[in-house]
Amino acid sequence: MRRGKEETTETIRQLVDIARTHFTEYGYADTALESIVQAANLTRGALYHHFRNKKELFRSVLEGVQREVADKVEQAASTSEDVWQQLYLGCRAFVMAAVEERNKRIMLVDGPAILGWEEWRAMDQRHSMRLLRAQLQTMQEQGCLRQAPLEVTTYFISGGLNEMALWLARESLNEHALDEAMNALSMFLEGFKQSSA
Amino acid sequence: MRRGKEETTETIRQLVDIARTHFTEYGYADTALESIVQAANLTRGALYHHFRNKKELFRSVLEGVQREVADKVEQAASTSEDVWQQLYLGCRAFVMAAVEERNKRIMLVDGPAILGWEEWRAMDQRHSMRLLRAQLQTMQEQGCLRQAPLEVTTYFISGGLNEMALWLARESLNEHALDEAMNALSMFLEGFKQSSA
DNA sequence: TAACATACATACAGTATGTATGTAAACTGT
DNA sequence: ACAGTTTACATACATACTGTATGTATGTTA
Repeated sequence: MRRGKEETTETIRQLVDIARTHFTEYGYADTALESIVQAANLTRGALYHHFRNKKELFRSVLEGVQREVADKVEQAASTSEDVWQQLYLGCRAFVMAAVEERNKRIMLVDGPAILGWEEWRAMDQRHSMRLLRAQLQTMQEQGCLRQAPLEVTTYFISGGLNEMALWLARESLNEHALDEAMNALSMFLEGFKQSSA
Repeated sequence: MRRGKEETTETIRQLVDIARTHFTEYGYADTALESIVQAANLTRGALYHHFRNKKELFRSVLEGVQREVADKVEQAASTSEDVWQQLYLGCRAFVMAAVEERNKRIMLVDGPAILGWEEWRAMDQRHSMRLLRAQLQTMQEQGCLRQAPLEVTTYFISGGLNEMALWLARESLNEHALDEAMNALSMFLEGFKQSSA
């Protein structure tokens, strides 16, 4: 019955993976743990051996999602030397990742409600938001960003991007929407520029 | 047993009212309908007579919250003649209302997760967001707002304000935070100004 | 006042989470 | 290498909550 050490981590990976697809498709509340373990040819006993409860399983899933998204953001930003380009490219990458079906709901809709906003934000801090904050700080230190309080600014932009992504996800029928959104995005960021540089 | 017509609407009002406090305190998921009806000296039978299910009860609660918040926004904005002041005052009123314990979680955290983002947004459209959008449109038509696509802009600002409110709610220990947030807010809005007016 | 609708209560069914316990396989030290 | 321990699961059960079906008394109306 018991699998080797590698097979064990594989079991966990599989559970998280399947959970992610179910949470994506049905949402957290309407996903029965039973349906997850069935898809993995296991029983709930196995799941409860590896995770304390449903919430912790969700936490694991969300961690994975956040890591993926943050990776994309970081990678996108790193393709430029210009701080403004970096900011724009990072935001753009974030929105494009957040729009994806397998990230959107878990990360932006269910996340805060299940974990509570504080914990959700704390996790976000460790991933994408950390990058945004760091970038804004750098820019502020270089004097090319309006001297707004760093904290609030980060939250405002982050929240704005989140909603923008959700809107875009719904609107994404028309190919035009992405351009429009990115267009607007660069305009917003312009607004943060320090005129007397 | 059956109460007169007035007493009936009073029953409903009471249920929604109590539900709101419970949803506020424990969140949607951790609120048992039983505890609500107990507080109202009723049984779940009564509740299910007036509401199709738990979700619909929540919908009713949220409607009330949204109405209240939108009222405050509208009222605050109407105290000025200047469109920029109107926008600022409206946003400020929204943030201050959203921060309140009895609005915050229901409106900003649980709302999207329970009803789904689309339905939540649709409801928001009928309340606060409608005002924001209308205001932005007016300003755009007057040529004092950057010519960004109206839709995305509205979503971006709205999302930004939401997160700002949630951040502020957590930070509200220090009296300084509100000033800081409002300070930042007016700076953001500055960013949307049309320079070549 | 008889017929009906409404406002509730009661009882029950279904389903989900979580917990306690059992068991076989893999690892551990000697 | 093998006895003991731990690990990875399965099974069985307790608990809790939503939702539904049904019963009943009271108000309303023809």
